Amino acid sequence: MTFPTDRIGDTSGRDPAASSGGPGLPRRISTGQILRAAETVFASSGFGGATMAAIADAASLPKANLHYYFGSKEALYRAVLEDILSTWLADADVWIVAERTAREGLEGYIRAKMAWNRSRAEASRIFAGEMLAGGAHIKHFLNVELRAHVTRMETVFAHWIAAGAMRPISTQHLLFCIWAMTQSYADFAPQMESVLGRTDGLEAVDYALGCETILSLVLGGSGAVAVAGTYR
Amino acid sequence: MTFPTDRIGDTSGRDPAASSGGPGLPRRISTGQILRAAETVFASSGFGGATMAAIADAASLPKANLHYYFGSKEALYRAVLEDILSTWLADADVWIVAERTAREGLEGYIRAKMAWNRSRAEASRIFAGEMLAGGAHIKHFLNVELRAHVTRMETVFAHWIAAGAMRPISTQHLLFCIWAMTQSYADFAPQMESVLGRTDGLEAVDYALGCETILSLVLGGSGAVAVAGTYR
DNA sequence: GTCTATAGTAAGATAGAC
DNA sequence: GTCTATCTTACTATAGAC
Repeated sequence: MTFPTDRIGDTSGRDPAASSGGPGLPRRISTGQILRAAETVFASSGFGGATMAAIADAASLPKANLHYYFGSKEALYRAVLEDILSTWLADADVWIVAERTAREGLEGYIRAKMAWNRSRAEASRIFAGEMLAGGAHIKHFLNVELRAHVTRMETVFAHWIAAGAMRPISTQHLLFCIWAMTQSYADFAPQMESVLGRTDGLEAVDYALGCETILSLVLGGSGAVAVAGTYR
Repeated sequence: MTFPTDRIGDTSGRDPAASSGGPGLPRRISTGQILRAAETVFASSGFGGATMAAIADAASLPKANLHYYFGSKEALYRAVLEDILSTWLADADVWIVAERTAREGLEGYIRAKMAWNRSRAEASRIFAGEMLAGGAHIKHFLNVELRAHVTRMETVFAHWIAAGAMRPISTQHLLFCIWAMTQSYADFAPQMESVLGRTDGLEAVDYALGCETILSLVLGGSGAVAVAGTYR
């Protein structure tokens, strides 16, 4: 993917701060501040609702600096998305691999996804918001990277199913379900807080119980673990 | 809940169109046009990204009419939300009732939720967007109506669990999972389209297979139906 | 009730001093 | 590289003719 942040290279040779702490240090500090602030503001207001002024305030920098580093609101948004997408696929490569058992792989993947959505709730919300808006900014990611990623995972699932470690269910839709359930603990937190009576955000026990519930459904429903007892 | 649309009553006696097809007919026609257009625009752009001009265009009406009927963008948004929330709770009262079996109730509820999310995908996206933004506009719905609704459903689940028709899992989190999975077929459609290689929207078979997958996980994972065969 | 024209304001973006 | 001041546009909202 190519993003406006690529123009970082354009300034070589005219960075006066390069002598005070390493090459492009102030730039890295400022862009980092801006990206973090932008993630917070885009997460709570959406792309349309966010303003450069609000992001500048959150970053404790003048508005002009945002344009200096990122060019436009649109470009800043793309840079934030880029940051998010680069970590979105990581967990699967660790857990959904043929060397693991179905149970171990699915459990590890779900726990990793839950942890990601909890620690990067704002990133999760930006990703969700982009999807709600049609995903136009991340079409390449969805059509190329994500699709290849899923194709690879499917071969592992096929292996597990052939080995009798999983029921023959649609592994594409299984993934959609896992993503939906884990993401909802970031994206739909207000709903959960109301239902659970939490006035100060979800608590550790909520994430834990949520994770166990998701594991019950996925592992039990996919046949990766036997459901204890007789129910009907 | 009280919303600006309540001022519909304020105009009694000064509606010149009352004589051409019933009381307030033009008003009902215009407000209906506006609400439908607003749902489309708010769904694809979010509250902040939507503009009154875009909604007016979609409704084929001048911008001023929107303000005449709804007062402000904020009030129009609340009216749209009100419209959505009034139908969100309906399915549970039909399906999650003690007179049904766990299997029948859960299956009917999930199928109904899938149908709602498919037929009212834009409404689903607005609801999701509102949640991403923190849910400030629907706090009363979440804290009062939804919470009471869940409390009632929990008594039915407790009944099913006591009867040995379901495993003793967290029924609150079970609901979160069901909502997350069914909603994602509206909210995350772009992601699914990319993975499934659909260039022209999700197809009927996708919703059907998604529904079966969710049913497998929920019914199998909750113990409401036995998982056929031996897997491990 | 409907619509055009416009007021008033807020937002994205830039110029230019330092 | 940083920041203040400002340009320009686009938006919400309203006034007032019809």
